[in-house]
Parts: sequence; structure tokens; C-alpha cells
Amino acid sequence: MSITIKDVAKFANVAPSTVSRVIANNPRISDKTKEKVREAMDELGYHPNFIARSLASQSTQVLGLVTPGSSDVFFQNPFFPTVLRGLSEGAHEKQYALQLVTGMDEEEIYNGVVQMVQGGRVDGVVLLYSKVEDRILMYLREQRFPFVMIGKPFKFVDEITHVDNDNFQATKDATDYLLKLGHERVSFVGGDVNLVVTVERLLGYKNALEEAGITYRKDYVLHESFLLEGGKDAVGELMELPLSERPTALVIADDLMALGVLNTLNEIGIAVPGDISIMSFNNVLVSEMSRPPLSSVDINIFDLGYEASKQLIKRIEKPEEPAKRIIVQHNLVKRFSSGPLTK
Amino acid sequence: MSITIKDVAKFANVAPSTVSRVIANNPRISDKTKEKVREAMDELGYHPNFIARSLASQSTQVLGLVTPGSSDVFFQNPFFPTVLRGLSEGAHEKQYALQLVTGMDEEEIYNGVVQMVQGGRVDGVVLLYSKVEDRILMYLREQRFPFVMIGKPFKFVDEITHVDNDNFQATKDATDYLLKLGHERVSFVGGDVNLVVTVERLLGYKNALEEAGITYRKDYVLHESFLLEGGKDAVGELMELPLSERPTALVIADDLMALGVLNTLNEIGIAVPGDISIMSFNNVLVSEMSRPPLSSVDINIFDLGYEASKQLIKRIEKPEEPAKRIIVQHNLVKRFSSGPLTK
DNA sequence: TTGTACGCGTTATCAA
DNA sequence: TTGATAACGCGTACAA
Repeated sequence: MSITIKDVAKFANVAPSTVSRVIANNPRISDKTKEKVREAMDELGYHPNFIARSLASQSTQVLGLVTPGSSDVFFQNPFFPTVLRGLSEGAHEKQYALQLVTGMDEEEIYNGVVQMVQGGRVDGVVLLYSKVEDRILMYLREQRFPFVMIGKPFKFVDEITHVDNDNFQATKDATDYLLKLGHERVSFVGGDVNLVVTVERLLGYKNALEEAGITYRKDYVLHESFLLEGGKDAVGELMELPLSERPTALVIADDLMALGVLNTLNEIGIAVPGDISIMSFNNVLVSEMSRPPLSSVDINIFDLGYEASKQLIKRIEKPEEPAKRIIVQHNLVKRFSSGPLTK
Repeated sequence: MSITIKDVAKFANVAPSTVSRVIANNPRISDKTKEKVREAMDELGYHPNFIARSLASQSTQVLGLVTPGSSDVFFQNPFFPTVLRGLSEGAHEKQYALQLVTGMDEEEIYNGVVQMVQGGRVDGVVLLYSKVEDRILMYLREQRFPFVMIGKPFKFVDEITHVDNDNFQATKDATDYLLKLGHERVSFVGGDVNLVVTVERLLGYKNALEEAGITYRKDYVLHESFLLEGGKDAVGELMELPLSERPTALVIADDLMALGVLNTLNEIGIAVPGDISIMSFNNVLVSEMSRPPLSSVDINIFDLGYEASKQLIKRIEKPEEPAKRIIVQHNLVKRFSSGPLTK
């Protein structure tokens, strides 16, 4: 068994409660006693027991992280490590630890969240995604448990503190950019339609077309999984269109998908950006290393994570404050996968 | 305040201890009482408080995950998400949660581990790396705290349970493969020399050369960071060699580095595999999508993680069992970045 | 088979 | 400024 507060108390000839106060740096303890107690702690190699502290104070200093149901594919996406780094840094600054919900499907993850929350394992939760329908969100809301979301809530936007990009504007910017390069047949390749981010981006895309006076075509809009395979499939679908109607530019909602597209186009002998321009999202590391390097909307993933943990901690410490919407800047990074229309 | 064991006890007209026993499914409780208590739990929506349980039972059902000091670059590497997925699955099967140590540098992470361990936050720890000198490992060893390592311990190999590839043999296989293709000037591009995996791979490389009767050249061995930039720098160094002495094949210790190499070679007009063959390690997702697709040694990263959490849980539950060395299989995946010597 | 009583290591309230 | 003492919610030895 390790050294407890009682051992320190005995050693320093004070009461356990006094030791506790020294740990909390309570101003009503004399400097002399503090000194004495701290020496005792050092001498004995005392470390506070977090579990006991949590039980007594009803707070754990731990944040729970919730990934979408398909956590296997989510982990694969370079988005995840970066957002995690941001979360980690934000949490660390305030001495919070990070705990992951494990589980293979949505059901398991839901149960994991309930256990975490009811079991008092965490003080708050970060949802690393935003879905159109979400049991987990509904549950947390019902419980009035502190949580923040990365992304835009589908409902209750001004009740839920969330950290998001302006995905509508970002996609509009991306689309505008391609339109200004002279492209008129611009296609949108989005991810899972159950994700709010997909919905928002699609709206931004449509809006850009509209303002440019270009008719929206349903067969120019594709939805695939946020992965390499998704990119391949997308190309297949577009190539079914008659040659004269094929898009000359693509807005792709994720770099990995874009990589898939790039490779598939390469295989069938279509040049980028010669025949087709590509603009994608996230600006992860690999986007720089593809052939050609991808033009991509940098959404500052690290900041999304960093802000999320900061906001959650605020929410835990001051639950009465109103919900906030934090917008993280985006900016277009133009590389070589996009260029002016050549024909 | 939420429902406690006492509320359930009152509701079901039994003692709190009886409820506790029902939760533990103690065989000495009659089926009738169990039934009654379970109904009460359902009725009241009872969920056990993990913190209280942890304090009483001195166990948390949480595993701690420790990344190397440079966690920012570690997170970037596609190795991380995959190993995490494995860890998560292994932990979830046994109802363990995962907690991350946060911290920006080695010092902070060390402190995080000490807090985690002394604070009783976790039942065991997984080290996701193996370094030549490691305070954290020394600390855990001194404390006799349950931990496992992914990779091969530099010291105390048969005292520490670890999950590893046979990196010596894997690199030997990779090198042999290139030698058999006719290459004689084979270079080795390794990662951080403080990592044991780098040391092991270098030994395997040397051994393969030796058995093939090829003299080892120091200037054919490079050490860079496990990232894209590392790959670029490596090419720079090799190009300083006189043309006739430049290697015709490269063994590269990481796919990301290999990607960097690939791109840099491409920029300066050197063909792969025409002029230089490349064989790399890890076989992460992007290796398939590069131009040309990378030949890579698949080290089954998921299994490394999965086995690690399984072994750690065993170790927690049966601390008296002897340490084990678990070897995860590797296999060469031949794609298009490697080919026969052409001159 | 079930209940009583205590301990786990803290924090917090109330006196002194 | 400090010390008793009672929570916090659960597990378990011992008693019944």
C-alpha cells in the first residue's frame, strides 16, 4: 500500500485535514505549517490518490472522448491524430486527462458513454463528430451532462457549445475558386450523408453554383465513405457520364478520398489538373505529398481539438454559462491539383 | 445526485451488501433475491459508480497509454491510429477503458505517468514505443507496476512482457529480397537511433549484407526522423555520393519516410523502380496510394495493439505469471516500388 | 442465504 | 489557524 494523507499527517504532527488543506494550498494555513507538511510529503514520497479525491470531491479531472460508431474508419483518417493532439494540449494545460470510449459499433459506444457518464468516470465529454440523428447526443442532453461537440449540431444549435469551421462558407470559397478558374461543370464528392459536415458543405457548394448562375445537377453530387476506396468509387460513377458532360473540376470533402480519386484518374489516363481540377478538404500531411500535390482547404484541425477541450473545461467549471459557437478559421491552400480550364 | 446502491437496497427491501453481491453475481444469493434486486435496479435506472468501486476494490479497469516524448510527431504517423484500434479492441473485450497520458515533452509525459500510477488512475500501462534509455520504463519497473511494451526492451528483455515483430528478421528479409533482385548497393534509411526498433532493423540489414558477402558501408546508412521531411533529407545525403557509388536500392524504416523519398526522387528526375528500388516498412494505408505503390513490410500493427492490451490485462489479473515475449508476424508486400537491377 | 460494520483515501463542515 | 468527524459509494470479512 502506498503513502496516504494520514501517514503524512502523522509524520508532520498535524491532522489529515491540515494536510489536505496544504495540498489545496488553502490560504488559511500558516506558512510554517505548510512548509512542515510539504517537507513531510517530500520525505515520504507522497502522491495524492486521485480515486479517493474524485469520490470525495465528485470530480475526476478526466475528459471523455467519443468517436463515431465506425471508429475503425475514423481512426484511419488523418483527421483523428491531429484533433487528438489539439485535445490533448488543451486538456493538459488545465491538468485534465483524456479517456477514450472503446467499442466497435454504435451500440457499444453508446453503452460505453452511458457507463462513463453514470459511472462518474469523467467530468465531461467531447463528441468528435456531428451526426444528423444521434442517440448519444440526446442522452447527454437529457442528463444535462457537460459536453461539447466538434462540428455543428444538427438540432439545438444554440443550446450546445460546439467548435466548428464555417463549412458552408469554406465550401463556397472552394467552389468559387474553381468557378473563377473558368470551370462550369463542377462536381461535389461528399462523405457520409449522416454527418452534418457533409450536409453543410453540400449547401455551400450549391450556393456557390447558384450565385454564379449555374444550374445544379444531381448527378454531379456523389456521396462516398471518407476513405480511399470512396475516392475510387466516385471516379467510377463520374466516368459513366457522356464525355461532353463530365465535370472538369471536383470539390472533394476529404483529402484521403481525393487521393483515391487522384490515383484512379491516373490509372485511367486522365490528367490532373490538365483534364480535371481537384480541390479537397482538411489539408492533412499527405495532401502535400501526392502527385500532384493537392489543393486543399485547411480547416485547422489542431485548433478544433484544442478549442474543444478548452471549451469543455470551461463548461465543466462554469455550467451556468450560456452555450457558445466557436468558429475556427479555414483557408484555401492552392497547390497543383487545380488550375484554369483549358478547353 | 444519482441513484446509489442504497436506494436500490431500500427499494428492494434488502441490505446494500446484498445489492453489491447481485452486481458481482455472487452465487450465494438466491435467484429470487437476484431477480428482485435486478428489477429494482432497472426500475430506478441504477448504474454503479466506478469511482467508489475503484476505491473499494483498488482497481480501476483502466489502462494507461504512453506515447514517446515527441507525441506530436508520433500521433502524425499512421502507425498510431492503427495500434490504437488494436489496443481499443483488446481492452474493450475485457471491459477496460483507455486513458492517454498527455504532455508535450518527455518531462511532462514522465510526470503524467507518475501521477497516473501513484494516483491510482490506472491498473496498468502500455508503452507504445521502446527507447534505448527510458526513465519511464525504469520507474515502472522499480514500482513493480504492471506494464507491457510494444517493441523490444533494450534491457531486461526476459523480465518485461512485450509485443514485438521480429524486426531483425523482417529487415533481413527485406534486404535479402532486394539483393536477390540483383542489387548490390543497398542503402538503409532508419529512424531515430534512440529507438530500439531502429537498432534491430539496422542489425538485420547488416546481417543480410554479411551473409551475401557484401561489405557494409557506413555512408549507406542514414538516420532521419520518422516523417516525410526525414525522407527528403535522406535523398539529399545520398545524392552527394559520386554517381557510380549511389545505391540502387533503399530499405526505408517507415512508409512516411519512403513517401518523402519517393517525392524527392521524383522531383530530381530519378525513376522508381527504374533507377532506384524502394522497400519500406509498416504497410500503412497510404503506401498503396503512392506513385508507384510502395513495396512494404506489413508488420500487422493492429495485432501489435490488440495483443498488447490482452497481455497487459493478463498481467494485471495474474501478476505472478512470468514475463512473455509475443512476436507478431510480418510479411513482405511486393508492389511496384521495387524491381530487378536494370544495369 | 443475507445483514452489519468497517475500510478504501480524500474533501468539507463545523467546532474549537 | 487547526482538529475532529462525517460524508463520497461501494466491497467484504464476519456475524447471524
